[in-house]
Amino acid sequence: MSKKEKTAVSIDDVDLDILEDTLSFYIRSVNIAVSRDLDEKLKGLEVARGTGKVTILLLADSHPGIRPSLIAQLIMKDKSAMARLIDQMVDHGVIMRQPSRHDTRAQELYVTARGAELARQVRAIATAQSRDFFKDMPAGDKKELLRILRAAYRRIVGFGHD
Amino acid sequence: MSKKEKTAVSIDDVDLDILEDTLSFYIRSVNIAVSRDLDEKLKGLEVARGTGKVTILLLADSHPGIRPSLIAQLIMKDKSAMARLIDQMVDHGVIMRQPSRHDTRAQELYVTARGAELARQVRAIATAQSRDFFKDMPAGDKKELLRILRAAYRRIVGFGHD
DNA sequence: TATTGTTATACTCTATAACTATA
DNA sequence: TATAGTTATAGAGTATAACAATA
Repeated sequence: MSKKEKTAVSIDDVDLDILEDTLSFYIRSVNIAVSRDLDEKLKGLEVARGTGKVTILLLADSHPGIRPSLIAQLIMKDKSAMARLIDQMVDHGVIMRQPSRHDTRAQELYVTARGAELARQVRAIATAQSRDFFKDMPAGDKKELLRILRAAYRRIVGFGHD
Repeated sequence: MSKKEKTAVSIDDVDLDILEDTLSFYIRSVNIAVSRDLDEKLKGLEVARGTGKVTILLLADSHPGIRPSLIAQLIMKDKSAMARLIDQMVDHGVIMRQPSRHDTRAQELYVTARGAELARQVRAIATAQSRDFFKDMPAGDKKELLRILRAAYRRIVGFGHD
């Protein structure tokens, strides 16, 4: 039975038109679901809501003194978005800014004691969330997906160029 | 050379901590880039900005009379988000609402003449955007990625379950 | 002149809840 | 009582531009 040009009443009567073969559509759709689920799991913590805070926290923890401009590249935010994210996290008492001695324009980021503790919690939550969210995906597919998306991400942010 | 616990100054000195192996992180990151790029390509058109309008338009065009509640499932929005999206598109003159005769609670969506024209443009733009954005990805990976994400999407929205 | 970071604005999305009307 | 859709609100993200200070 053709599904086109028919008034769809059930989800199985629908075809997605060209979106059926459009990678961008699936990335965007899966992102909505995975981000919503992650926010749910992070609810109540200082890094919940929006993209970027988890990365800032973990990188400030594992790379003490890292610069906002470097993290901005990795999370694809501009300076203004970055400044607001850091403001929030400083207000929440999880990271600290310190002017760099080498370049007084620049800052260095450090976690607070609370930030270090939060980083531990967040590592566990983020790891579990990703595992659980994709638990119905065959293991081989999961591995492939990780490999392919990691490579795409690295190309996008200009990682490990030459 | 170890990359950990070192003040990173260049993007190549950074490792992403647990995010390195976290599928959710890559989905979210690639999504930011792909969505920004798509918005850029749709700039000036009535469906630019945010997720969902493209899908609403194409489905209203290819499934005349489709219900908002069905599209809401496919784009994972709740009723209130759906109502606002449709409002915008009605204001822009690209779709129309009509009460259903079978169930007066429900509506049917149709494209206007402008909407049908826009749907043609958007099909071309969305297809090209996805192709161009992922042009540096090996063809085999692209195919795998599409297959894997399509399956994930279908599981998430509860498509084609017996 | 380019870079690091801040601030301000206008627009939009998100989640939530309260509401109407019909099945 | 459940479903279809609307409206309102508070909090947050996005894009843009103008700004200050330093390299």
